[in-house]
Amino acid sequence: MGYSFLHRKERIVLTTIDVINEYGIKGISTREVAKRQGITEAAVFKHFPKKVDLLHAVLDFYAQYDSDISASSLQQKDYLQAIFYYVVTYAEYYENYPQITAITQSYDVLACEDDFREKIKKIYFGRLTALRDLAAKAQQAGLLSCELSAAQIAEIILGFFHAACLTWRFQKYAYSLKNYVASTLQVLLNSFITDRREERVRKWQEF
Amino acid sequence: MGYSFLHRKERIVLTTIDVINEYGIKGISTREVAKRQGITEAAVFKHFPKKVDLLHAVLDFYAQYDSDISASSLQQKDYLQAIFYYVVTYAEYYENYPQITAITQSYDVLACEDDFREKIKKIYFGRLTALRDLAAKAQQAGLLSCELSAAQIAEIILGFFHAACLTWRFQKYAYSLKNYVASTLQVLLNSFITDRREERVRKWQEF
Amino acid sequence: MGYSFLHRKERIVLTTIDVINEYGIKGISTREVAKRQGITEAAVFKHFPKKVDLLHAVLDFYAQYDSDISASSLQQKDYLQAIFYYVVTYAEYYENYPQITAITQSYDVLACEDDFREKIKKIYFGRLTALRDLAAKAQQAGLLSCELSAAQIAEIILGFFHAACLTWRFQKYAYSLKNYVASTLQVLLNSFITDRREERVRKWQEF
Amino acid sequence: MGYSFLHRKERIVLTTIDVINEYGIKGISTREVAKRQGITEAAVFKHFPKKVDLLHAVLDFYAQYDSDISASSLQQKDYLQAIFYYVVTYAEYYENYPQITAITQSYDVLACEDDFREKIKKIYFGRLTALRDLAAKAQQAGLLSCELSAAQIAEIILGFFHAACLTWRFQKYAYSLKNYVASTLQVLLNSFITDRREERVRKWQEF
DNA sequence: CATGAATGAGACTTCATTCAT
DNA sequence: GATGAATGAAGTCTCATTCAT
Repeated sequence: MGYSFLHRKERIVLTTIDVINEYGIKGISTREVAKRQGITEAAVFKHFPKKVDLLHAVLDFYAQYDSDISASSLQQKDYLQAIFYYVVTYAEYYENYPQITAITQSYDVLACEDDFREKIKKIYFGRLTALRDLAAKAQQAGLLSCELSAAQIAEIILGFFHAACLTWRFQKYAYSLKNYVASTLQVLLNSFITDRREERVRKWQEF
Repeated sequence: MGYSFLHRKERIVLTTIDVINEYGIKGISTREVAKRQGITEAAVFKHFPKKVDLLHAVLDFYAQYDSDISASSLQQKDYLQAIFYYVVTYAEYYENYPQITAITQSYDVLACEDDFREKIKKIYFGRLTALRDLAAKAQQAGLLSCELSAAQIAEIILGFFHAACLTWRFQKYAYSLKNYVASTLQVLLNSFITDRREERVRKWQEF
Repeated sequence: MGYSFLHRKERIVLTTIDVINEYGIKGISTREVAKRQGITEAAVFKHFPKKVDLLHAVLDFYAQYDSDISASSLQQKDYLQAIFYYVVTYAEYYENYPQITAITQSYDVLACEDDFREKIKKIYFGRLTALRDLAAKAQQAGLLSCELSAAQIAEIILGFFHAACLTWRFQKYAYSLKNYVASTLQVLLNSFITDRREERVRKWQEF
Repeated sequence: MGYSFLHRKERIVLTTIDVINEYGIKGISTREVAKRQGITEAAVFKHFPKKVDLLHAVLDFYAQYDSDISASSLQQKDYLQAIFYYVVTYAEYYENYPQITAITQSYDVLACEDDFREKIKKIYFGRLTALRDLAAKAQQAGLLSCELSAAQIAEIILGFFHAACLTWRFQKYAYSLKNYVASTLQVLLNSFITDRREERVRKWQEF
């Protein structure tokens, strides 16, 4: 994991995520990051004058595709498919970069620090809202039952995804996160479908 | 929050949870705990010779009712009601002691440390398994659809609950966690019910 | 200069003054202070949680006798004698503790830091004002000419005293500061006397 | 304060003085100087291979007119006027370049460093000696009383001037340093005049 | 039980300086 | 002349922990 093909600044960010993954948020030290990069701490500080800046870069990196994924979702066949796409895209990304799920599990801990609270909340509620909007549109299109509010549906789905990531982490990435999330989500969404007859004919498109 | 009616040792544990709630796991310091208790750091070490011991006490405290709640669930009217009872009991407990939800959000961070990994996993998988067992029995009783495995149902429900806690935290406990979780869970479980006709007649019992 | 008869906290202050005297304000480091005291830096920080606190303690120590000296001056035979007493008392004190003159020469440098600006100005203007008040009273009593304002007289006297200290420092305390200041001040004050005839009969009292 | 009309090397010196004025001697850092000049730290080192060199340049700049002013003084009408001219010339210069008074207040701090001690002492005693020589000649010419030695007179005058600068700095240059120094000095010198009758007829020439 | 004084390790950060380009 | 990337030393400060009293 030298990430040697990248620029130092980006390499430092990735290394930091590795450290978070291994030692947790409280385990990040400029010393450790520097050591893993084979440079001095002072060199790290040339790129990120304060440790806080480094953490912000990590969070920006973490959320860098959020709006893209949100936008792409809308180009799916229908809003049900969009929800599916939205979640499974993250699952696929995380499967290829398991370390980053450490961030997903650290929202609250990060939010304890003034410096990150707003950014974390923005990411969390941003994703929740994106899902909620998709759910709301699916409801308007008569695809999803209205017994649960769109916000509740979003929270159930995102909550499940986070739990799935945590279980996956605890089990050392021993199976395919994407497959697990995709297959669970299909049935879950089917349970929320308005007309149970549609359920039987629906074709879930992998991508 | 002086917790003055308790013994020092227990007070220290509660104070530590307060600190975790405010500053996060990495914010716990013997100094801060001592300061809040109005004693010296050295005094804290009389009760907990190592910081690790204190953290273990916090985790034991956090999970102290787990088996009781699990047991009580089985005394509910049916297994569907048992699942409902299981989750809402935690919601009610947390609503009365919001700080403790900080622990719920720190599983992964805690699990990064060798000292706590096993205990954390035991708590997490313990709760997941308890829920899964209830779900399995509900399926065997024909109350829950078998489209999702019991483990998946458990993960969806626990995931939702954790997400609900996180949102609640971010929104500064502005509403009733218990009510929100209870009402969402009713509809969610209804969606998983085998026979839709039963859904209409089911009476959810608050407690 | 172990100052071993004093309490640690006070010893640290005195050691800090020694360091300022040798290396200048910018040369004070907690490391150096700790080393000279034969303790660890952490121990220094137990007594002074921030370096700034240590510096404040140094300034408080520096100015600790200011109001006493000011008060004692007023008990002299007359206001001319009071001015004389005021300045020579400092000269005597400094002669016995030459290191402390390093502070006198660092007003401006210290005042560059937000943390000390107000305290430094208070000390400087406090002494200037004390002298001015004495001069004003001497003028009212007809002892000093009014050609110069009391403020100007104060600035001339204090300026001379500071310059005398600086010269004395540069010359490695090779002579008696007190004697030099006292004898110069006598003639200087005589020059400001209203009636030149009085000059010849005035008896300056050493103390 | 871009000083853009000057050569880089000189600009760096002036910028350094600005920094000293704002942050004090210990606040000078190659980083800060470079930043203010809009160049990199490395670029500063092209001009001044060591920080010490930069400081020497600052001191040379500070004292650059010393011999000129000393020489010009001798061309005044008489030695009393020469003393007056000597001091007021500095006052005028400083009034037009207030930042430079920061150096005047940092003699002792600078002298703590081996690298500058000799240069600082040379400047300080150079000015003191220049004044003393003028005073001695004024005494020889019967213009100044001999009650104070020439050296004492010099120290009183220079001390007053330094104090005047410090007060002026503390009061944010709110008034004319030159006027204040000039008017005070006139009366002060009058006090030292041999024959009080001359005092009344003396005409002080501003320039 | 509790305190006060101390410690060693390590955290973040700044600084002067170097060097290849 | 200038830059960008790096460095080693030092500085302030925090932390868990110890121990005599």
